[in-house]
Amino acid sequence: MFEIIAKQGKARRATFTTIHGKIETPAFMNVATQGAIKGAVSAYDLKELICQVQLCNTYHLHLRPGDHIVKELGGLHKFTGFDGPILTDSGGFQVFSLAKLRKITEKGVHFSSHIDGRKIFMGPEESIQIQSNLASTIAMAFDECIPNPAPYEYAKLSSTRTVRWLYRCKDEHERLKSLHDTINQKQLLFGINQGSIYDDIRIENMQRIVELDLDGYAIGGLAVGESAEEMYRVISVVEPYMPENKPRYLMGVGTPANIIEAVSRGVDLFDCVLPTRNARHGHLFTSQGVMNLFNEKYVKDTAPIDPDCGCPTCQKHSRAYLRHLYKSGEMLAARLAVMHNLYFYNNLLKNIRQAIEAGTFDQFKEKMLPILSKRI
RNA sequence: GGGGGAGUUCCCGAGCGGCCAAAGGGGGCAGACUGUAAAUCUGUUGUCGACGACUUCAGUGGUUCGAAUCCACUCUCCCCCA
Repeated sequence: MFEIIAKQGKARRATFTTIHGKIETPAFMNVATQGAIKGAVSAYDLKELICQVQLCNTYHLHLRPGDHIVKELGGLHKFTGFDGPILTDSGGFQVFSLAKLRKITEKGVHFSSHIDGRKIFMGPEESIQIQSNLASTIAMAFDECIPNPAPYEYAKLSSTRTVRWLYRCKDEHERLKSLHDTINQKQLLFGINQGSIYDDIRIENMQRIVELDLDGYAIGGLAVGESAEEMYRVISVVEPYMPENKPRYLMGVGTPANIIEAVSRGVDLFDCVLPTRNARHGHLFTSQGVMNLFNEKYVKDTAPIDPDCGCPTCQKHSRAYLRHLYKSGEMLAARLAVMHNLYFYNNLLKNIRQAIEAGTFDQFKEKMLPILSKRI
């Protein structure tokens, strides 16, 4: 159930109810690919980081520990200790991001395991079966995410195949939900829009997938090499064709500015590795701009990362200490920084929600955009 | 007292007549990162009035068209025998 509470322009403030709890949107989904937030952050910590949703990956968990193991252990919630909503990505992104891709056919994709090189086959049915075993709250359709730039003809071929795969995903999803031993009989399924940067392909694709009346719709294949302006254009082009009363998810995006721009174009859900990966690499997001904690200028800086931040790290530690931890290769550096960045993202979305409710989102956007990308 | 070995740019360490401002690490400085094969990757690291010039390879003095590389002496360190 997706209830819109407030709107400002295209921006929507809603409550998305799942069997694992409500998601207040717009929301950021915290990426835990292998069932763990990288940087030694546990499910226990996520509460403090005002995290609402966790994202895990079908492909990775299928390889290790194996989705049957996770099923036997009671599903991802029990396994990871996170009791809020969990979205599983379908493995479609890995199809294009893994270098050892072997062959894409109508049936699915042949590729090599990045762990031991063994040959893997994954098609729509396999992906949905794995996600059913993982018992996530939301399953994603199995798609092909093509890189940019892509030739028009290939983008068209790929997106129409992804639609055919979506039909099979839906059939398999419904079949599995009806079985007695399925852990999550209320699992939701989202479809994914593709079509590269070609407006006509994007629109046609969206029209086709909306016909399936799924639980939510994602825009995929963006932030894969095209400019931010192209990405915003694609969102705007496709948005009018998305159902009003269903959650909209922009996959893999993005920077704080990207998120604000996308919210203003009608997107509700986001996920991105940027806050976690950048944190591990010393790149911190703050309400004054971005900073690289490796920089010499922080060597004696006693201020917290962000004086206006409510995260556990900022309550206790200085930039100078964090810099020292990075320089010394202490894993605490990553943990403290990841906690900060995730809190920053989750809190940014919270501020966005409040602004939409208050009807001040336009001012919020105008005020924040120039600050967020500034280097401090 | 006798014999042997070594001193290289911030550190370790290659080089052993020209292609050497000097390999490779480390450290330092900076940059990248967008559904995570990423606690990773990339650039840079003698000085300057910089597509060129200048000062460096313990010190001093030689040999040579040309030396971090060869010779002499000096200094310092290490090992072995007394």
